Amino acid sequence: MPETTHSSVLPLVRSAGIREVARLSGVSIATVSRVFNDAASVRPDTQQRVLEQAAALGYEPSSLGRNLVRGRSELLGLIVPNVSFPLYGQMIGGIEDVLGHRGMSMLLASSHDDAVSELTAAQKVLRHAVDGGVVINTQSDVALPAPRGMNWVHISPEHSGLPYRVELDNAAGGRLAAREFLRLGRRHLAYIGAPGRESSERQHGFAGELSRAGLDYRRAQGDYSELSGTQAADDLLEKSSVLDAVFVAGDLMAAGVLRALHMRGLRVPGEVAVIGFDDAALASLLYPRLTSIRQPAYAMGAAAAELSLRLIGGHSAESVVFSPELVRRESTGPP
Amino acid sequence: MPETTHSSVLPLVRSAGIREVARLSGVSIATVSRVFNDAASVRPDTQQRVLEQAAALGYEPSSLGRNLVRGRSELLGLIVPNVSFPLYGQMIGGIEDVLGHRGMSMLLASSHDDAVSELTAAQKVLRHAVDGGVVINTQSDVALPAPRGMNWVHISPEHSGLPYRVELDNAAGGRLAAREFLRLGRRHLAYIGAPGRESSERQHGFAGELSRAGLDYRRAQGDYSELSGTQAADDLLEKSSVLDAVFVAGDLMAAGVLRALHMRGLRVPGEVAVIGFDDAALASLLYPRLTSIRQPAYAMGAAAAELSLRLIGGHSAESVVFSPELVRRESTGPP
DNA sequence: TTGTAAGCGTTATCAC
DNA sequence: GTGATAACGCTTACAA
Repeated sequence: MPETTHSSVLPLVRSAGIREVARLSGVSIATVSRVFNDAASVRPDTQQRVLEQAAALGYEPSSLGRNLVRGRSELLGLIVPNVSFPLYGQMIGGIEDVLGHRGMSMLLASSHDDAVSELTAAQKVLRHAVDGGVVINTQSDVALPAPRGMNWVHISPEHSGLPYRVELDNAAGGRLAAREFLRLGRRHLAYIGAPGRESSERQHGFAGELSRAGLDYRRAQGDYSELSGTQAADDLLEKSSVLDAVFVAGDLMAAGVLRALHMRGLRVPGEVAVIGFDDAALASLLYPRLTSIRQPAYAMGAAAAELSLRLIGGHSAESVVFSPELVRRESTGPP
Repeated sequence: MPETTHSSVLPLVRSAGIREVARLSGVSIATVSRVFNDAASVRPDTQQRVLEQAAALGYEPSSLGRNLVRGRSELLGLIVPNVSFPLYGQMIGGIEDVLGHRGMSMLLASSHDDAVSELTAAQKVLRHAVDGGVVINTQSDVALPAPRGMNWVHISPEHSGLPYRVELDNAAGGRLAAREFLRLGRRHLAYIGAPGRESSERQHGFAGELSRAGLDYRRAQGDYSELSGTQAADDLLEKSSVLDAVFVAGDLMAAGVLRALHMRGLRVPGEVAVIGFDDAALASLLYPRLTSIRQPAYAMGAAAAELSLRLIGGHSAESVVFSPELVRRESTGPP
């Protein structure tokens, strides 16, 4: 029995197309198309016949053809620094849920916290003619390329020249932390920051609230890593004999701070209270459980998706600012 | 001055196409196409002229048109239970890096740990005519739909009827844990498991190695959550007066176990040694840092992508099994 | 080396 | 209510 020629090239098995369905159900391809789009304008029995044939052949309209003629892809490009960072995962979840309701899908690419690969990622998703795009924590200081009519929505701290943004009120987060420490009667405070605008805004809010209460605070700097948190805390503890509260710009660094305190035998929150930032899943797993400033990542992702959908629909859209929230846990209160 | 008519319908601004580039550089569209595909067959100066025009117009070949004629989409569908789970994030990272080198992109959809939404997710990515697909931890016990010539690759524990799999040797992980405890001279052991095949395989390996040493072990059951880890450990500690080592089926549960031990004033690893599973980022942040059985998530993702690419290329491909690795940290050894 | 022209799978605009 | 047919943006024989 004759074998199919086995070329070295991909066999390219195309599944049944609109033509075949049309031929087998004795109608024109236009009618088949109507059945799948504007069913109302087709006589019920014709419709039924077509639907049966389609089912028999396992036919589904190809979005390739459809999108080509419509000039849309029903795709949203998504650029994330790093997929394995849980906070970004939550944002992606929010985006996906919003898109799902409108039948759109997500094209994902990573920027690896680097401006060059961010650009590469953008070009990659652009090639697929995405209708819109969301970029989380952009690395580049110039606008990403975009064909006319397509827009990028940014989930990033404020950045000049980015028209559509979803961001967190970082200064408000700093104020929340300061107020909590004051409420607890702590007077010997410190802030452990990191490079970048987000950290400086958090610090700004923190400082503002403290100065209103006539208090100063000590400063140290890390890089958001656990180790840098430990080192920053050690620095602080060597220099200042009294310290009863530390506000840390990220939960991961806060984990390092807790470790440093533990190593020195300082009780948390008894002797030192600690507040982190982000409220990542990690926060509630540390010992003691970490009080943190919650960043509503899921909601921010959802808002970015809504914003993008409005733009795709040709509507106007405005940037949106989210407010953080204090989540009290053991590291500031009685366990 | 006349305003553009502002209809309620999407304006549909198409960006420059191959025709425009061809016209402006005084060649046929075929030549433009060749420049972007098979550059060698075009005279250098013609090529240069086209390239310049293309750059000026910001032209990039649309994959819609290209894929339509080629019958491929350069898209890989990816179905993940939950994007915010870091281990899955690592797998996605591995997949993306492999795809990136071959110019393919990832279409992401979530299954929310649920068979129905997994099917929905599959249909969603299938509509975009993906060339291949990867499913992480499938929920359904029937095969996902696939057009002829398209295949799903699974990153899942063994599951009957799934031809292309990437999986971890879970039993080997259990053996590693058992051997480590034996090496440390621990004799009063326990296993805290969870529902599902993965946990039972881990337990099987653990038990096998222990029985060779003539040892028995206690058992408790959780559900991979932190709280269930605490409860399981409490159960164990109430019933057995002596316990000097606990192997836990997941790092999150292990965090709960550490908490339970701490609450009872039991020193880790002094009185009780603990080994977790997965080696999630969390493991090295707990106090004490958790020894864990590492699951090479990134490599597993990369392998799944390679496998899928082979299938897309029409080649044969085989399932692959990865070996876990013991990562020693404070919870089993001296700090 | 380049151009012409036939498709790829659809939708949408006309007629009928 | 239905059928021709012209796009959509591109690749690829085949001719020149």
